[in-house]
Amino acid sequence: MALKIGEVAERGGVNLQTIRYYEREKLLPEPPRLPSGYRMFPEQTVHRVRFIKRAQELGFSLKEIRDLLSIQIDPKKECSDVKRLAKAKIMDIDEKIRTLEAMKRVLSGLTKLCPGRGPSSQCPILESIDAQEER
Amino acid sequence: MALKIGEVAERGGVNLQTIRYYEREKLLPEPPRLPSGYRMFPEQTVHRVRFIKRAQELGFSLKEIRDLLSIQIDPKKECSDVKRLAKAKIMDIDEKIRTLEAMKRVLSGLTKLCPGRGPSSQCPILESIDAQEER
DNA sequence: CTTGACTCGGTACCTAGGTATAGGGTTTAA
DNA sequence: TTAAACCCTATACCTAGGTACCGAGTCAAG
Repeated sequence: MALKIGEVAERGGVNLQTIRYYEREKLLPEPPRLPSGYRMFPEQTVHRVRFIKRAQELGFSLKEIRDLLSIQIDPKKECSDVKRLAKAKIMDIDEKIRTLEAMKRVLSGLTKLCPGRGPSSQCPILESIDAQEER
Repeated sequence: MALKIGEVAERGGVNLQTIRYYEREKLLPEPPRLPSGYRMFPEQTVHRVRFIKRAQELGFSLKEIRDLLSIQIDPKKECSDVKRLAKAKIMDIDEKIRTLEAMKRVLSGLTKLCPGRGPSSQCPILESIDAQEER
């Protein structure tokens, strides 16, 4: 029933060190130990590890994932808590997209100005980055 | 004419330590020194520092900025080299935007499913993150 | 000539999310 | 019973882009 750390790592799809790291970071509870000191994890831990990985793919930091997990575990917590975190994350993502789009607009404008030939000393892209300070 | 490090930092809008860091990282050339060891920078350095900051705002890493600077300085380099880097950066940005939009779609879908009330143990957001592993 | 502001090099520290290595002890299967 | 495979802790290292602190030397104004 109980799994050793190597098996948890393999079935969770992460490095063995990552399991210990997650334990230190309070993302996994401290497991019981054999007299030898070996950690013996419940099978559920594999589940937990994959939850963490999925949430990372959705853009949550480990700190935020700790919050999600505490909501999941605490029966007093409400669905609304989860929804609030998810909505905040969507706003974060929107903000990042807006920033990237602004960067792209500037760069696209510059590449259109650049003839793509001639000496770099007259390249409008470099000139423009240089010239910002004159504004 | 020549500036001490503190003045370069102030006029460049960065921390004094950052100037030394940029020098170590080959983003600024090693300046001449007074007999005492004090760095004496040409005024142009302030220009350079602001160029670096502007390029960072456009999403270039320090490594990429080193490339931009070497193009700018080397008279053999062509405008086309700059344009190529700028276009590659636009593609990087597009890729990041696509990733963020995919994350957003998933999260938006989940928040629509979530009623926003009831126990978190039945929250479809958490269930969905959990359930990914069954696929 | 002294005092305060500046600079020097070297080193340590920071966030975030891990990975690697060293030097030991344990388990398991042949 | 021994050798491979596993596990333990502690510590160091990695990327990226800096920031902070230390003790000592220097420069400029009054």
